[in-house]
Amino acid sequence: MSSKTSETRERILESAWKLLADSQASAVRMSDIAKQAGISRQAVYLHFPTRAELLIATTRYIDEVKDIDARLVKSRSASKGLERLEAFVEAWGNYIPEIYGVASAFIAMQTKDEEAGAAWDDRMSAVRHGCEAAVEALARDGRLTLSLSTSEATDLLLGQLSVENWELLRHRCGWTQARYIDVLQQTVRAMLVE
Amino acid sequence: MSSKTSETRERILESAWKLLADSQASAVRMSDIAKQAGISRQAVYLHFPTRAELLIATTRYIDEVKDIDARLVKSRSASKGLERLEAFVEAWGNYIPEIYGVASAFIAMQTKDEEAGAAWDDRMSAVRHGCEAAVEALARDGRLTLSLSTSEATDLLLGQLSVENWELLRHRCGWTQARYIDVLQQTVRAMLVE
DNA sequence: TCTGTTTCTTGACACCGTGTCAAGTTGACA
DNA sequence: TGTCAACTTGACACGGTGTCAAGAAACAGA
Repeated sequence: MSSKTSETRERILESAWKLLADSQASAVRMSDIAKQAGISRQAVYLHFPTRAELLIATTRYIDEVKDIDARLVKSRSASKGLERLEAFVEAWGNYIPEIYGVASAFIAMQTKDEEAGAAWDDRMSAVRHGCEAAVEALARDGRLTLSLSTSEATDLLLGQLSVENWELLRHRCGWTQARYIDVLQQTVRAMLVE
Repeated sequence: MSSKTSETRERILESAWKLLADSQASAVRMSDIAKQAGISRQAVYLHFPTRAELLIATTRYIDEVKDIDARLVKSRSASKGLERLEAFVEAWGNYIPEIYGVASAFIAMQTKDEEAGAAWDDRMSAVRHGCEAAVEALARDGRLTLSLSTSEATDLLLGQLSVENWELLRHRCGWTQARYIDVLQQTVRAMLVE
């Protein structure tokens, strides 16, 4: 089944991932990725028509390798709303560091590149669905704060779990990852529950 | 007293402001600003050495015209911590729409341009001081959530009041400005108080 | 009115990064 | 041996920022 991942294509994806992960800047150029992969810049274009599509493919690749779905199983199988919420915060919150490099590249491109913007929106809407499911489970248990609609609660949760907020707390404010998860669980609970 | 604002310089700032406000994209080029101001692109460079410095000057100009300081007076004069917190959320939350255009230009530049990044950080640290003051007032009243240090509470508040969060709720999720303020006051209170 | 200074214009150019194009190389497979 | 696909090399267009040099226009002061 499409083991035609072509080996070079994979090397490109690995290179993009690595460079985005540790230089973490949007300062990763096509030529940097090519150099890292040990091929010419043009060869990259033989596999990916644009920088945006390469980034998109990179996220998909990371999702596959890091198995995002498996991480969300616990959250989906929780019976009570509150458990579900906390499991979701933990799962997604611990996934952000994995994708942060490519995520920040997307965020930087968003304004310039139509296609990148759409791809990122798409991704965020997947996260939103996770938020929504948790909020609805909470509402079913009758534990959602009365002053918020489920849609509003979902929006708030999404904002709380945004990559931007993670970056603020972890990088700019120097929080540890463990503390980030702890505090976010507590915060989100205070915001949405009861 | 430097009434040498040179009239042209002011026209440039007005033009930048206007374009950033309504096209709101980072797609505002130096040539667009020049055209809007009715002068040549090079004339802009006679007043502002780089795009980054023009943006910086534009925020300062907006702050002056919209009188950010006056808006924060109510917050600063509140005697109780909770009042202060709510006044601050209202004041800053209602200021964001004024600066959103230039703010998003900064956020987009941040990654590419060193100088712009520093300027934006500087600005955010001013907001952080406001957050900190509110949190400390709360702590003085003994109403700050026990599980958070004042520094952590400040960080959380800053994230909640970020331009990115405002954009998410108002633009991507379609909230009204009034609802944004209401919900944020309530949310922040749930997060930090007691 | 002449002169000098400052401000602005015009048009050229360098630089950087993305994406395109064309011609040539290499290696595998038949 | 020939052919096809993957890759290389080197050139170029484009868009945006920032620089440079030469000249035009406005506005002083004497």
